[in-house]
Amino acid sequence: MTSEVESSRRASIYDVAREAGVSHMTVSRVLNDHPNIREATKKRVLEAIKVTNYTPSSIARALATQKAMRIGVLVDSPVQYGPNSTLRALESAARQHGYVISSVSFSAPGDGEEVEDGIAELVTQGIDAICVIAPRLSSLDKVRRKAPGLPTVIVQSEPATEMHTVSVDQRSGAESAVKHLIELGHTSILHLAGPMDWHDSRVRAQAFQETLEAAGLVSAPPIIGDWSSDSGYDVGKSADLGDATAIFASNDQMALGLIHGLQERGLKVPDDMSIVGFDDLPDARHFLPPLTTIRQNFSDLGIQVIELLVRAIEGGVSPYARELIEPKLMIRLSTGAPPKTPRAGALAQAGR
Amino acid sequence: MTSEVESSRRASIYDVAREAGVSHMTVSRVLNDHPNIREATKKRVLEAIKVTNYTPSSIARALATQKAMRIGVLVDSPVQYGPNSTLRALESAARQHGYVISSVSFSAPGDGEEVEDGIAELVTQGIDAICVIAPRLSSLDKVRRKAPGLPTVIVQSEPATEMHTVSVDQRSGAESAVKHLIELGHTSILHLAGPMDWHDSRVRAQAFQETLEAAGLVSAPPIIGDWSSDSGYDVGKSADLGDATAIFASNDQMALGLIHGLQERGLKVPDDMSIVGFDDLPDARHFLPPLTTIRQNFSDLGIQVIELLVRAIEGGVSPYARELIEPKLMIRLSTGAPPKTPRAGALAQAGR
DNA sequence: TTATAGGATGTTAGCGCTCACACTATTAGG
DNA sequence: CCTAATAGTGTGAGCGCTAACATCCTATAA
Repeated sequence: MTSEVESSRRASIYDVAREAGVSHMTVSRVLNDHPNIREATKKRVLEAIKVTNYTPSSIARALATQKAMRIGVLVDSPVQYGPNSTLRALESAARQHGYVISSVSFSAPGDGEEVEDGIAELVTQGIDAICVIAPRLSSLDKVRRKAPGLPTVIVQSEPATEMHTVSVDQRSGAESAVKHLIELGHTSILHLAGPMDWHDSRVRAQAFQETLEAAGLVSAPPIIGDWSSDSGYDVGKSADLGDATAIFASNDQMALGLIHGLQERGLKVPDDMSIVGFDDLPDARHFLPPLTTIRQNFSDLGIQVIELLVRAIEGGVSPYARELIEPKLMIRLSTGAPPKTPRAGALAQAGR
Repeated sequence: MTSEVESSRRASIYDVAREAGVSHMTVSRVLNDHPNIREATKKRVLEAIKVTNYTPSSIARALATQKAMRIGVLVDSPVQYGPNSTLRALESAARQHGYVISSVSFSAPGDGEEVEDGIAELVTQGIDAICVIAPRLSSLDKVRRKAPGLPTVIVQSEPATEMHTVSVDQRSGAESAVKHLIELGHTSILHLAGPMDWHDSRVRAQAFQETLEAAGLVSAPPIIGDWSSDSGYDVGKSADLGDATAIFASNDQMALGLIHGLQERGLKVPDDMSIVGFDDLPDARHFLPPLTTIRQNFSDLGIQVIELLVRAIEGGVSPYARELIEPKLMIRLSTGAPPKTPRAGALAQAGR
């Protein structure tokens, strides 16, 4: 057995072939588990692989097969808990199927070209499918226009589209949040929404309104935040809250800031004001008070996306699928019955 | 000008060449900004690129040049704020230099092979350099053994190593946290540490001890948590806290849980107990009370890592570098002067 | 004008792999 | 014992690109 060559170069399939005394093709067959390889030959090749410290080059393989075994993910705001969790889930689900992922992210509000550029970059890298986690409304059309004939799925509860869609059921989540508040006896409920160019934000806001109306309650227009706890804080501290006794915040972070701001104003949660969030951050259960919120199962989401994509890549074109994942209400201490006596001073004094 | 071919295949450099009426090599030269291309020709090629909707294949380019323009990142626990932020920072810094990143992550406690497997997978993908964000002690040796002759940097405040190292100065961070408590007048300070197989955790714990001793105070052995807010909660609720009036938690999440647990025990922060965290999560300023903590600049860290790596890839072997980034103390409301009257009952009654 | 430098382009090979096919051993069937 | 099938292996080409060299232009100088 020739000894390991002390070369800085990575061993190629030919090096292994020489070492094993076979042709490169035999090595390739062993690598790909082809049938019709004599057991003894296989063993010799495996040995040679070990000796040469060989690792197959997926680059060369991708070029030869025209399949990169790579899924491109375009993701907006990956620092946020939701997108980040989805990304992790995608990565691990993809690996199960032998795929790797490449992600391109942009957090900037958007100079308008990020989506196009991102997709172009992914295509350049060489991918077999695209997943877009672009929760902004504006992104969607761009994806549609730019989609380069690759299987594509959008992570978004888009009503109707000519693309695959996977998402957590935002409507149902928001609905159960609001229903929970109604059942506790609240009749004046406010909504702190995310930016209105985010799809999830719109759906939650709409579900909020409809659920309220279905219960015969009036719904004030939502207050608009920007997902950050800072924006929640501002609202909690100084927004005009009318006679509201409960607020449904569109994510946990804003809920956190809200509670903080409310406290500065002299309002206790849940005694004076009930708060429910959305996301169930891992830390939400240790907020003060622990936050009632809606848990989204991102791991399931990732699995569904990858399965859809892999099927589309390998199987061919299925009809456009639309998967919905059911979220779950986590009841904790930030919600309770409305206060008996309507507070008069607290809100007025806070003023503008 | 030939019209755009309605083929499902991606256009290759030859398609562009035919369209422009030049050889493929001329196209390649335009693509790579070679000098000595006539302006008119260049324009024609650019036109053809647009017409054919051509995107270069970095796979083919990688094969031809033997440079993948890809940096592999091996990352432990990417759901945690720190690692995730670092990852984002790396991605964006890499893009500045024309590189993309591939990350392989593992969150499992570790069956022992994740590091080896992860590196092997990255090598297979084809990478020019490796960055390891593996904060566990045990990982390090494995990286060392497995490192396949590629430029490698470890994100970790490792005392001495034969690899490049970039990190936030954990020691200095912990030191300023403890000093802050001492200056406030605390004399009995506890430390809630992270798992002891995490390097950062060890360094912070050690700095805690040394700073205390340097001030002539006694240091109790640290209480060990697992980074989660849950573990902080348990400690806050039922650990034996002696006569401590302040706790330095090794991350913000544990600090959050700690405050929650403390409250259940009937202890107020900062009146009865001062708390300082580590990380400065974006939400930490809205904890109740807003958390005094140590801010780490992950973006700087990412930039430094990539610059080191790119230099190593392109420049050759520089001596092993060791970059340190200075963290910053953020003073908020979770710390204050120690209570005047020593509390007797509160801690005893909490018991186990 | 003609040689000549160098600017502008084309040609060929090869990166590491797989595919399609060709070929050689083996075995089974008549 | 020979043919035919099949198991096992090898050969050549080509995936899309770039490096290196070859060739062709064009301007300038002698």
